[in-house]
Amino acid sequence: MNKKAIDSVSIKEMDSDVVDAVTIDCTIFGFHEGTLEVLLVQHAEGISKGKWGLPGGWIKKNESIDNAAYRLLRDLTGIDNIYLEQLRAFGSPERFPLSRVITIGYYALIKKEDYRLTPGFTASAVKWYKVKEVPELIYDHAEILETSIKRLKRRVRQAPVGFNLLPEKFTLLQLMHLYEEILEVEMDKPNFRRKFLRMKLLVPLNEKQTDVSHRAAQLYKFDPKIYKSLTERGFNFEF
Amino acid sequence: MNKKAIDSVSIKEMDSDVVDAVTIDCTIFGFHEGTLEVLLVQHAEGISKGKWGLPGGWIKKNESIDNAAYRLLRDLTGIDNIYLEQLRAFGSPERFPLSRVITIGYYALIKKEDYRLTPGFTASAVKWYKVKEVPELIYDHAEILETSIKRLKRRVRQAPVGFNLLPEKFTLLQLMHLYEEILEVEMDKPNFRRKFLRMKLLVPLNEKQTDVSHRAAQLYKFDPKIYKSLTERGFNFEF
DNA sequence: ATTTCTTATAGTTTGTTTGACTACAAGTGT
DNA sequence: ACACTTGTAGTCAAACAAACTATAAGAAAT
Repeated sequence: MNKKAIDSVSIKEMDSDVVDAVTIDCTIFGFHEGTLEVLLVQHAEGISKGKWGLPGGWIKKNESIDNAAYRLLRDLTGIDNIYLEQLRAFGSPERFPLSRVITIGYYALIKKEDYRLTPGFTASAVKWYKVKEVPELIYDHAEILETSIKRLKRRVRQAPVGFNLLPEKFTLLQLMHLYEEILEVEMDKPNFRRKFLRMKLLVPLNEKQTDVSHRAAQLYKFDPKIYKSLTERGFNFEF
Repeated sequence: MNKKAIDSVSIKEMDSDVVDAVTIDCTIFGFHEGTLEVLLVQHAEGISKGKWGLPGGWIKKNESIDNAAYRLLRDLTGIDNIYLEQLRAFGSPERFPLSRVITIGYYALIKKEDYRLTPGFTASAVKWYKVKEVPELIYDHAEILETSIKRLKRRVRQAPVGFNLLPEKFTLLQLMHLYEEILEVEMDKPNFRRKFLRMKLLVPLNEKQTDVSHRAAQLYKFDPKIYKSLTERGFNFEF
């Protein structure tokens, strides 16, 4: 084991509150009016001033990387209890221009209507962008975003994580549109309905849509127990 | 952005050859006589002297983390051109007793018979263990191994990565046993054969098994082109 | 050299799932 | 009352899966 390296770690940590060389960057997905969106921040200071990027920050000495991600999200959006999953580490030597910094990518799914966003201290602006209309991003954030999208596409077919993007009550068609948008495919209504209902994940409510100018659709919520067991055992959705 | 942190990164890197606080640990899988095995090293020095762990090491300043993983594997096993994939970062604050070290987990698949192993400079011994018989591991390596196994189980159903564990030429039954071992299930020979052949991934060779005391089975290799396209598009094997 | 054993490979059967449709129901708005 | 829109149910042929049976090809035993 490399003694020199270990020693320099110890020294470094004595005069710093953060683990220097490792950051977190997080892709936050939302779903609004049939389109998938991501949350970007405009940096207020530093070499990337004015540019857009994924929200992120440094990992503190005494927190796990997962907790660091939760903390960063809480500071940014004001809420806990978010669906959050680590993507992987990104570590090209050139990815950050000033020095060698490895970043750990995360992606989160949130029910958009639940939260009001407040720009954090390090960001001058926070804004939702449609996934297909994101501007140029700093560093390697385009790659991280790309990886997040791929992961979401994969994940959504293995576990019903899509629910984390929808409001509590939703119609089958909304759910189908979510899948269509994420997977970039077109689906057949009757078939989707049949398949999804068969797996008993949805609980029909005693409610219907309101304020629509056509026949109101049944509202559903998902059954947390079945959701949990399906998520754990790694289900397989084919659409 | 945290100025203090960036400054301390720059300073640190001037007097050190490695990115201090980040290591790599790699689960190397092999397949031998129907059982899945992992390669462990016994540490020769340091606080974990004598104990078994996953092979790993520090990331150098000018290499990407993927390249660091390839380098470590090359040093240990003497070969490039290995199937290697990042798992994720592990970063509990207590995972490493001396200081805060984040590690990035990888897992690799190798064709066992292709390589002779040589213990590297930091390890006193290198040994294959059956996955079900691994001894107690240092730090959080048990968790990393656990994650690797889960990932392998998942991955093997989405892409034909299993081939990386088999010799060039193999029989359908060997292939089936590989799946049975990894997924911990029993399968039906005729059904497995039919399913696998249907996807046109296997090329029958003009050869049969030799040295077996029963009817010799057809040998196959896999078609690299179809393998590639299947791996990229994320196929879905259900067995 | 015939039988027996083991494993390879081919086929059958039954029930389920899919994909592409059609048809009808329930509301709105004119 | 009518058209229009979206929701929901049902049909049908083709593909597929799971469980099985049957046969083929050798090697070893008698």
